Amino acid sequence: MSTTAELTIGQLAGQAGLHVQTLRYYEGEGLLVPSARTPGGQRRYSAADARRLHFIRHAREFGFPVDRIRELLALAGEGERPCAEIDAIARRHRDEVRRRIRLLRELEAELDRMVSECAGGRVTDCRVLEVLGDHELCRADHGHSEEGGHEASRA
Amino acid sequence: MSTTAELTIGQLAGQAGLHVQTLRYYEGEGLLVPSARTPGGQRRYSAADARRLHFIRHAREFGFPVDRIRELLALAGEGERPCAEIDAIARRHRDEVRRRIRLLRELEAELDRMVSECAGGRVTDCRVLEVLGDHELCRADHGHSEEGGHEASRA
DNA sequence: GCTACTGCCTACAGCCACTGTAGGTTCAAT
DNA sequence: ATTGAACCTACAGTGGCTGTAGGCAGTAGC
Repeated sequence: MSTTAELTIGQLAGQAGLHVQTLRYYEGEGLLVPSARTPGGQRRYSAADARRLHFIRHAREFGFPVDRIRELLALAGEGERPCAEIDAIARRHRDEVRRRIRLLRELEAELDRMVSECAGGRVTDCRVLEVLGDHELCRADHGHSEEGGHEASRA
Repeated sequence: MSTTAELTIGQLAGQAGLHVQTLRYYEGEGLLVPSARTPGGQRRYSAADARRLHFIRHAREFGFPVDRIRELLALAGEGERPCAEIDAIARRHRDEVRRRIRLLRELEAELDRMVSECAGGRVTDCRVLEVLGDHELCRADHGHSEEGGHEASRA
């Protein structure tokens, strides 16, 4: 590929729709090291760097964590090997997304029920507070399924 | 309510299925201040404290952020006022959950398509990498809908 | 060559909701 | 009086950025 490195960090960031700091963060994480620096120390990116960044950005939009993207980039460099590992990463990620959807749907149903049952009276009679205060009023046993109740909030 | 404060932090944490540090964190956040301390400085929680913690835990399981829970607790203390504000918080949260579900479903569809189209050959021909490398191959324009591409990863 | 200005540099703090660690103190039982 | 578990405070780390402070590099006009 071309070894000319002409893009500044600001130009590349603008092109990718990312912040300049994000590119520096990716560099720190080992995802994208600029192919050159000026004598004064400023980063210069080549067209190959730009393609690599677009791959990274797209993978992030797909929700792949940075660690997975690092793996994907490493595997992508070994063109002759079978792509089973890449598929496995993608499949695992899809399954994780499905799991989150499942959890969120249960949550949505509970929230919906809670909201729709509230008659709109005074706070002392509020159905929302009642449900939040008493676990028995829930249909689902959220926070006991899966590994961490923590997941529900992130998801 | 009872003003006897007999539970240690470890006992209450165990009862609620939370870590001791989490209770101290909630205290720092102003959600749950123990109603007493021993002369030696150890926290002691009353039955009212325990009820408050169970409310907090349950609200967290519902995915309410700590700031919202602080509001809910404040509103819950004003029994005579109308519960419209509480309903609004719950409804807003439900809508946010719905939004995340929508985004995740689009994501899942893309991931699924990507995975199912891969023929299982070599890395150079991998459909997964191809899609990640070229935005044009996507059906959805993720990362351009909503405010931040950042959302997709959190969700 | 000088100045002004923008954009770049490093290093570090902050976000959220915890979790984990280090180093020391208190409590209850023996 | 001594042990040992549980407690205390204070701080660092998680992920994926974002924002700030204080200074240097590069370019355009004079």
